[in-house]
Amino acid sequence: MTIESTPAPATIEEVAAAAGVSRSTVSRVVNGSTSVSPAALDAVRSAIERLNYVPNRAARSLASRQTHAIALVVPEDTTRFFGDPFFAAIVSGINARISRSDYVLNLFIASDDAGDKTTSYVRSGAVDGAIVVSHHTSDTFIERIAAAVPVVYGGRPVRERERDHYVDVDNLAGGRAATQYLIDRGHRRIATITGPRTMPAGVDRLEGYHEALAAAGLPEGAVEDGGFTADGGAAAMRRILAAGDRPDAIFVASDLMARGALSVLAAAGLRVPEDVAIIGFDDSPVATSVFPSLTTMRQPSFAQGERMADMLLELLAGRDAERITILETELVVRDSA
Amino acid sequence: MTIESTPAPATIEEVAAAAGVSRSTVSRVVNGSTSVSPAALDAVRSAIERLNYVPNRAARSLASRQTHAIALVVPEDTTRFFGDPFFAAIVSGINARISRSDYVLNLFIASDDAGDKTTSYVRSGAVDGAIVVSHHTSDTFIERIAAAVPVVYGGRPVRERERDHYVDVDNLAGGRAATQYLIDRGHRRIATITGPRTMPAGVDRLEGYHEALAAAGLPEGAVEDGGFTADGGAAAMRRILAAGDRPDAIFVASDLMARGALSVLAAAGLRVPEDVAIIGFDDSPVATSVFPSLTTMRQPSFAQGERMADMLLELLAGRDAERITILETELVVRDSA
DNA sequence: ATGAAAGCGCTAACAA
DNA sequence: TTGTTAGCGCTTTCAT
Repeated sequence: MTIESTPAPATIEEVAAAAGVSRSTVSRVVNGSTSVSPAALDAVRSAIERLNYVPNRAARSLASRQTHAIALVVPEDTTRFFGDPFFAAIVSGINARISRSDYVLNLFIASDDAGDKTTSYVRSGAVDGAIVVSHHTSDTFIERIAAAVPVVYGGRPVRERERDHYVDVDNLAGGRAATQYLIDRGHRRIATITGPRTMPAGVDRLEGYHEALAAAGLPEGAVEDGGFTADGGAAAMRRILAAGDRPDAIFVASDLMARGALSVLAAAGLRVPEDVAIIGFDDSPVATSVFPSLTTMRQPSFAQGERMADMLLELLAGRDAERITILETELVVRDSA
Repeated sequence: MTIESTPAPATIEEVAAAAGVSRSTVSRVVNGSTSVSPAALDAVRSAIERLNYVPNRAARSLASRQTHAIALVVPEDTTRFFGDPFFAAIVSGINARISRSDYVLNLFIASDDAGDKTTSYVRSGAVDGAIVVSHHTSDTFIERIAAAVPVVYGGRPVRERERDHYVDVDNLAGGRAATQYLIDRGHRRIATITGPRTMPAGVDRLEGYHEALAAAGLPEGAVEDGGFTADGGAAAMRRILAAGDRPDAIFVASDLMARGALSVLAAAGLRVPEDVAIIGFDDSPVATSVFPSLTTMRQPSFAQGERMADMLLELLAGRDAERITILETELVVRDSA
């Protein structure tokens, strides 16, 4: 069979006729204008009910130049998107906030199409604004999106401009605190497994590591990029072990990478934390699902998502919005360090 | 600051003027009509390039009564959506297929808003069709969606109708094969942890379990609902142990539930597979991330997603589409049974 | 191969 | 408070 034919949906014209009023009055009722008489209000409402009327979105947005839709742009592939609990948390936060509004969310897992479809979608006026969740130096299409609609970034933008809005976690302080904790526990040969240097979160956490070490007058340890994935973390761990001169502690810039590192350590017969102490970053569900459970820096990803949505909603309402929000991290001590 | 003002995007009218042709000709070029002279084609193309023109989606869809958008409806909460690798696989498949088309995907994690926003979005003509990924007896809003646009279901619909299109896995045969494997290995007291009975996948796998047992002349074992979550699986496992009369094998209808069951078994000091053999369902990444690794029924979720998207695209193209596709499962033997 | 003209269903001044 | 009147930017007959 082919497409089933459903009766054409009622139009505003039909509702107006049924209610014995003009299109404008129906429009007013639909859009919640106050200047409608109780009688008209009733008539229109019942006509809407009776005809099962739903305003046509295209027509509405063509006339009003608003779509009441927001693009959620994730410049990652689906594997990373679904594989990293960080996205689950932040998207849940965004979704929770948007659900309470009358906006809808259009998700773009955008690395798959190199961003082109996403860009023209946004530029075609299909959304009123965009939230960009994770982005890399190479994601230049983001700039064309930002030129078309208001954007709120998750994390400090790659090339920050004066008017960028974003919600970030204090990655610098987080990296510093994590490293400091290891120092305080008496460790002296401290390595780090970093996120990609093309991402601000990767850069900032590494910078925090450097600062803590410098402040304590300690030498820099091995620095390996784990790409924010479990496999990358495992590979980085292997490189560190292969280099000899084993560290006695490692600051791993995400829990997922820490999981990878942990498995390599276990395979190498090294005990955590006795031989090598590990501290992660995120406090995502993986932190408690590995053995030993991870000491880690908690970051409030759900709240970050909510705040991002909040910020964009403010912007779209034409209200002044705080341009930057920085959320704090918090040390969570468990068994790995 | 408030919304930044970007120059109003170029309209078809402006492109037409710049190219020295009529709106119609520009429209023809944009929509790939053949009846355009090479000269006009060139002029229009360069004007489009020059003016950075992107057609307005609302206007286009209002005039053409097509949106080139597809709703992906997931009647689950975000926790389950991100927590179950099954969704990762099926959504990846859908996304992969849609990416290759000129449609875009609008994701609705719909249990959060009770489906009302989703329903009116769909009924407002915002999408041409919908893919419904996981649905329960209680999700009645799906029917209103199906009344408005063509729908392809993932899994047999709750209330199947003559004209429903869907892509399912052969859950009946899968449940049967899993149970049969346990029987073949010499197990005689076989319990099962099921998915929700409100979901066809839950019902069908249980039915397969019953059939295999009956065919072998074996009595039915404990049957507990694990709700397709890890926690639910753990709770179900606890109930089975608490009931006494320990089974020697369990067919667990999803890998995630098996993970929960495994942790309870470990805590109870029971060895897998020596004391209790476990077979899962899915062959998702969790199957190899637990100890012992899971013997399980592999289901081709990515392919299922691709096929669903394919089917809907066929329908939207007005072509005849196969109404039902059933994909086979496959036994994967590892360490847990 | 091309253009003119008529809408698609709605919102938003403006008048009344 | 209500209705009238113009569009919003595009597609799509229908002529030519």
